[in-house]
Formats: sequence, C-alpha cells, structure tokens
Amino acid sequence: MQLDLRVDRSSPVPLYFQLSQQLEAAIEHGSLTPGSLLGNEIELAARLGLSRPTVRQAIQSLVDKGLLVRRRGVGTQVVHSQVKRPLELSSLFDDLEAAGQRPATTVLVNTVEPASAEVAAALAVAEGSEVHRVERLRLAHGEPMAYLCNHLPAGLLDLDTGQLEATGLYRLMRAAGITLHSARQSIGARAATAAEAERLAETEGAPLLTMQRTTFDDTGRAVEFGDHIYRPSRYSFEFQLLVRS
Amino acid sequence: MQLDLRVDRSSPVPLYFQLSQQLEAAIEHGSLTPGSLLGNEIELAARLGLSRPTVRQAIQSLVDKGLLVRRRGVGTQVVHSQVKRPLELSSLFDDLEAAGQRPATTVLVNTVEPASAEVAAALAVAEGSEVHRVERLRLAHGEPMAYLCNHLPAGLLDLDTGQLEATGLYRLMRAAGITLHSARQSIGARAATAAEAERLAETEGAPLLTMQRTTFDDTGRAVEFGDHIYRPSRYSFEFQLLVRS
DNA sequence: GTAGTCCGATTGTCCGGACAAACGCATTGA
DNA sequence: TCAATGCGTTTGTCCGGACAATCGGACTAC
Repeated sequence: MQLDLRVDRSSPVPLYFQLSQQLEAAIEHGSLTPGSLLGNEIELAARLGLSRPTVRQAIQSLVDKGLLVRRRGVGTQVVHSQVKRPLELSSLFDDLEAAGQRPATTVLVNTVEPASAEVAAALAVAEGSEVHRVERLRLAHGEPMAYLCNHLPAGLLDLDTGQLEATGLYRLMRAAGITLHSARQSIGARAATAAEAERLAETEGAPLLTMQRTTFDDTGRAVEFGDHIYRPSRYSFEFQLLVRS
Repeated sequence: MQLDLRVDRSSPVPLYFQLSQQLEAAIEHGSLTPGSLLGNEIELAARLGLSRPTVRQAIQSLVDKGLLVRRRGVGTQVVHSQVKRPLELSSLFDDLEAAGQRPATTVLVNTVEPASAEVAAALAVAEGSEVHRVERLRLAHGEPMAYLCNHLPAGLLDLDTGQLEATGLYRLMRAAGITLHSARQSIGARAATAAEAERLAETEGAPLLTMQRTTFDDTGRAVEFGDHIYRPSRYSFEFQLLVRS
C-alpha cells in the first residue's frame, strides 16, 4: 500500500519538516514496518511535488534520530529495533509526569547566598558572588524519590517557591526565555549519610545514585548546577544512544 | 586575522568534510575563539571557491556537534563553553585507555550456553537458544574496577580469550565487520552481594554502580547484551548532552 | 560450478540561484 | 525620552540539475 503523504504549501511549517513528521508518525504508528524500503528519493520527490534536496533533508533528520538507515545502491530502510528516543536533556519532573507518576515537590530551601568554590567553578562566576540555592525533595506516589540541590546565577530567574512546587525547574527556565543548549553530566553512586537517609526514608549506608550536572544555554553561559541524589530502588537512568558517524 | 582555510578538490574526501574538519580543528586549537563570528556563509563560500550549500553542510555538521550556534540576522558563532564531546557509544576499555589508565582484563568465563529468559528477551532470540557468555574483570593500575558480564548471539563472532584480555569487546566486534548503531542503556545503583564484593575487593553491602546495555547494529539486530557493575569509588559515567532541536 | 565482470538502481556530493524570515540597528515620530 | 518603523545583513528554505560512488544481482568466462 502506498503511504498517504501530503504537504501543505500554504502552511508556514517548512516542507521538509512536514514530510519528516509524517514519516515519523508512520513509523511510530506502524504503517512503515521495520526493515521496509522507503522508495527512492527521486520518485518520492516527484510524487510529492517536491525537489530531491527537500526530501533528502526530511529523510536526513530521521536518520539523525536513528529511525532510518540509508544505504547507497540499496535504498532507505526503517530501522527494525526497539529504538525509542535518543537521550534528551530531560528533567526529572517531565520524566515522571510522562510516566504517569504524578510527581510532587517539597521545597526545603530557596535562598540567595555566596557561591562556594565548587559552585563558583561550575557556574563560572566569582567565588563569593551571589547565587540562588534551591533544595527540593521530589516525591512520586507520596514516596520520596530524589533529593535535588540546585544552584543558579543570581538575576537569571525569579524563583518562586510556589511555582517550584507546581512544576519543574527546567520548565521555569524555558518559560523565562532561557534556551537550554547542552549539559555536562556525571552519574555515580555512594552510600547514604545519616542526614540523606532520613530525608529519603532510607537507612544510613544504603546505596544512592548520584548525578551532578551543569547546564548551558545557547550562548554558552552556565545557567544551572545541580547535585542530585536518587533512591536506586525508585529511579534509574534509562536512555538510548546513537553512534556518531 | 583571517583563518587559513583551504580545500583540496583532488582529494576523495568530501569538500564539506574537509571544511568542517578544518573548522573543528581551529576551534579546538583556539584559532577560533569562543563567541567569535564565523563570517557569513556567502563570503566564506566565495573565498573557498565553494557553493553555499557545501559550506552550509560543513557548518551544519558542527552545529549538530554543538560546537557552533547559528542565528538568523546575526551570524554563526563559536559556542563558548567547556563543550567537550557528546555522549558516544563508548567502551570502558577505550575510555580507560584514553585516560591513560592502562586497562587490564581477566576473563573469568567464556562459554556458550542456552539463553535465559532475560537474555533471550534482550537479544530477541528464542529462549534456550545458544548464546555466548563472557564474564570479565576489568582492572586499572592493578585494582579491580568493574565486573562485566556480556551475552552475544551465537555465530556472530569468534570470542578468543586471549584477544578478550588484550583489547575491548567493542573493538573485536568492529574488527569483525559489525557496525554498531545504537544502544539502549540503563544506569542504576545497588548494594554489593557477598560474591560481588569479593570479586571487586569491596565489602558486602557496599554501593555499586550498575549498567545494563543492549547494543544494536545498523540492521537493527541486537548484537550484545551487557550487565556491568562498577566500583563507584573508581568509576563514574561522565558525558555531555545536547538538546534536540 | 565457481569466480569474476558488467550494469542498473540508489544514495552521496556539489553547484548556482531565488526568495522568505528573523535579527540588530538607525532613523523617525509622538 | 521613548516607542515604533524601516532597512540592511544573515541565515532558513527550496528548487533543478549534474556527476560520482557504491550496492546487488545478473551475466559471462573459465
């Protein structure tokens, strides 16, 4: 069966993007089965009334996402594996909400204070300069799941405790017009201290999953430094990797 | 100062690739300083005797790597942050060697056996069908660092114990003509069992970092399923993330 | 029967051009 | 003084075409 592909030239949405979205939907939906050929680019372009570069741009974006594989002399195939999504710069809040976990947040600390040496280095600000510090307990189904300590440069964002309890930090930053660009992240493990155990309803010495992250916006500014600990019985990091070609 | 950019039209290396490599080298080397404009595409194309699409393709590849940021009406800038490399599908062996840690491997088990339910599900083979099982202890500076248990579909690869002790599993797979494409990965933590503690020179109940990974080749076949445990005092996962746009 | 060769199919690379959209800045107007 | 407008600059999108590189299968020669 021929796929029902169409583009709307009156739409402000770029043509290549319309096409790639429809192809992605067809793959997700199962209309394009794994391993099936996509039909050659020339013919596809002719059928849609598009030029070949435009079709190629659409296909390329899906190749970059790992959904398609191109082979010279063969054609373009749908990858047949449980490919989900490449690792995104996601927030714990969004992850939990997407998983239907109904996340809740308790703000424990929300102050402005001088930057410690470690924080200053991570945020590339002067030691002792003012930074926000936010400490939160993240719950799912009423059970503590993670303890989140974040530092932000002062003046970047108004951090309202009420908002912090209603949504995630990343959403607040995006809403403030900050475009997140990249992050440097480190994941490890260690034993819980007595104070940490108490906060997370664990016992002292219990294994904890730790994550430290510095996030940068598109100008290269460090906009957030986070030091998080997770209960490994309740949370693990799951993601998809693609090989850089 | 004008950057000394040149392309060799007699080379079989694609022109856009020659250009992107030179630009990347200039960024790495510091000739292109963070925040500096790259000069507009039209002029750059004229200077190199290339067409604008070719120059754009070169720039785009660096944007995808997170090294450059384009802004309409402004130009293309070098991102000024400690951007290293996006997360790659790397092997522990290569990571350690790159860090100058002189990794060593002891092969504990190297057999063929029927697939358990878990392994069969991960590799998408029938339960009970034959699979390779390899268990290795990875050392750095003579200290145990990780315990690696891997399963591979039978017939994919000859697993020679000697080779496994001399290099990494991924290198052997690549050398056998398998092109790694993507992987699904899960990172967590838990307490060490008595047997694990013994192997890793830890104590029972000590926190361990765990990683499970299924790797797929470019045809979508599952080619490897790994279950690894790391000593968190010796190893943590460090990587760079880019936001998908 | 087997290995090597040829050939059609398909993607990879590259060109030159055209217009649209967004940004920053200077100018203009209230 | 401050906001709105206009304009030049730069990237974003799209077109149509050309040739090269590679793959797989069919064919041929031994």
